[in-house]
Amino acid sequence: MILATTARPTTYAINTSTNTSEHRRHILQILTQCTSISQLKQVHAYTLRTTTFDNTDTLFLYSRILHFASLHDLNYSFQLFSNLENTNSFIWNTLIRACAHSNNRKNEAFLLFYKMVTNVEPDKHTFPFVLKACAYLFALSEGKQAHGFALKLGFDSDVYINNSLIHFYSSCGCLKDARRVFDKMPERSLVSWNVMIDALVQSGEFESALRMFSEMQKIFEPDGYTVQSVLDACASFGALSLGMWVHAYVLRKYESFLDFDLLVNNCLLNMYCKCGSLDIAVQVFERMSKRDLNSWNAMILGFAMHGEVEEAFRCFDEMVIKRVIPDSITFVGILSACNHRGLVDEGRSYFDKMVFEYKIRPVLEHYGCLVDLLARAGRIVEALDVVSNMPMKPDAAIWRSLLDGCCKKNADIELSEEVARKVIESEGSDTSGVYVLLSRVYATANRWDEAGLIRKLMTDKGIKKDPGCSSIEINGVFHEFFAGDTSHLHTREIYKFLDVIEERLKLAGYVPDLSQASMVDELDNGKRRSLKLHSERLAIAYGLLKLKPGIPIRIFKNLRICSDCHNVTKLISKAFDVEIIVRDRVRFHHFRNGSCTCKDYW
DNA sequence: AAAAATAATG
Repeated sequence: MILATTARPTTYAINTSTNTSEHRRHILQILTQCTSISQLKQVHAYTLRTTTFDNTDTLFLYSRILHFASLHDLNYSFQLFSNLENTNSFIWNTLIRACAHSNNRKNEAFLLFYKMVTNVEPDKHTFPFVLKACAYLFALSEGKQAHGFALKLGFDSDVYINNSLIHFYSSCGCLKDARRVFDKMPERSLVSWNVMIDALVQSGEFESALRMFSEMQKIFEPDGYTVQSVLDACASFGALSLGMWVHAYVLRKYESFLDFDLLVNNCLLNMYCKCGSLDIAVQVFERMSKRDLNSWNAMILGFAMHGEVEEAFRCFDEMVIKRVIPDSITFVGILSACNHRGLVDEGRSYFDKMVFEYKIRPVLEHYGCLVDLLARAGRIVEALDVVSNMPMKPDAAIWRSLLDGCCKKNADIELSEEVARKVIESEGSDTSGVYVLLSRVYATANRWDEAGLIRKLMTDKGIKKDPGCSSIEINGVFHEFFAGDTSHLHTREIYKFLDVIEERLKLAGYVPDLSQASMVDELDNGKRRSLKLHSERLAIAYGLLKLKPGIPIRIFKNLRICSDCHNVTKLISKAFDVEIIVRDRVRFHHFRNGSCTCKDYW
């Protein structure tokens, strides 16, 4: 009984049916000591017995009970709510907040809001809760209605509401509306800036995000969350030098980031991994005074994406020894490590370990790794077997992995066609890659008629291949190149240098490998020429021209590197005695002295 | 009483 746990149990007996503020304060005091729903129910019963509904203060009391109840049992909150004799906005807000913060009843937040407006007038606290739920549910029209309502009530300049609006619009993919809200705000908090920067980062507008970051610094000192968003942008964009600048900034102002130590370190770790500086990432990791699961996961994923498979495994063992329990993401990292080295047996055994030892239910990502692992190792039948037995619908990426596996030599054409049909049938998928792959299947088998047919199909359907694009950072400036690009300021120099490279490579015995040239846009123009003009070649040539000897060339590419470019890059690294680090769509390649860390398996 | 807030297969 709750009374037994309080300091002065007798007080209650005397205090029965008093409506004094002291009595209410007392109940609030007991409430804060509640740890279970049964204790809470006792307080609730006691409150019902000893207080009468008379004013806002009583409602406040009930809202606290309601709030505490929602932490354990939202049904109970609803029940409590339905028994209230009258309500005010406070009570409604509490319930809406409870729904918005719940993990399974978020959709009711907006329904409650609907009901609320017919009973009482929402106040400025109502909207952040409603918008949070809308943001989570991508409920664009509902959120817009709430926005309209807020304007009608004259909350145009409320910082909290506007911040929520920015977040809501950006989560729903309406970056422009988010930006409009931000621009119109008469007053902005550090957080407003953080929300807007993060919105830009989440929408892939890295350059704008970074521009806004420098703008912000004229007004506010960045905090841990700013740094998080900015490092995230650096990681995605490959902006190593800015990332290092942020690192230096954090070290210089370390007192302001003391509370964010772990978060910032994890973000730095991730940033260095994704910007190709695995060695610095390892240093950050090793010097961390505190690590959490995320740190281990980021490190394992980092090793995996750099093809340091043994290190990834070692890291996994170490975390297990340190009694950090791996989660679903840890295994995504480990499986992708297996994937990058074609370690089918290890992959299978880690998958089983995950399911049986750690009782983690595999999700689409795990199946994606496994299918890709098998398909790339040429074990298409096994891969298909996994696909037909997995408990969820395969996504387009999984079908594409299968198809990709079919592109290997000795491809089974019938099987490939079957797979291709499935991909194209699977609605909503992005099909351009499928056509490219299928045409490659035919090309591999020298069935040029079909290959041509696919090509015609693509033209008819207006399907365009994603253009390959590579970027390189030189003195803090990013240079972007598309295949065959002639728009760069130093185009003439670059093309001249490409010839120099070619001459040198010929001396080293280079013969072009045309097998992966996609005929879709290259057959007519002569494959050889277009291979030479793949975007990464232009970027590498520019790097060789502009960077000082001894500085590694870092290239970011949006697609996977083709086998000919891979070969050429290896040769360049030897012929020009330079380290070249390429981040392609799926992983890093470190080229050094004529070989690559992917060991030619990618 | 209030907003956002790591990392994830290809």
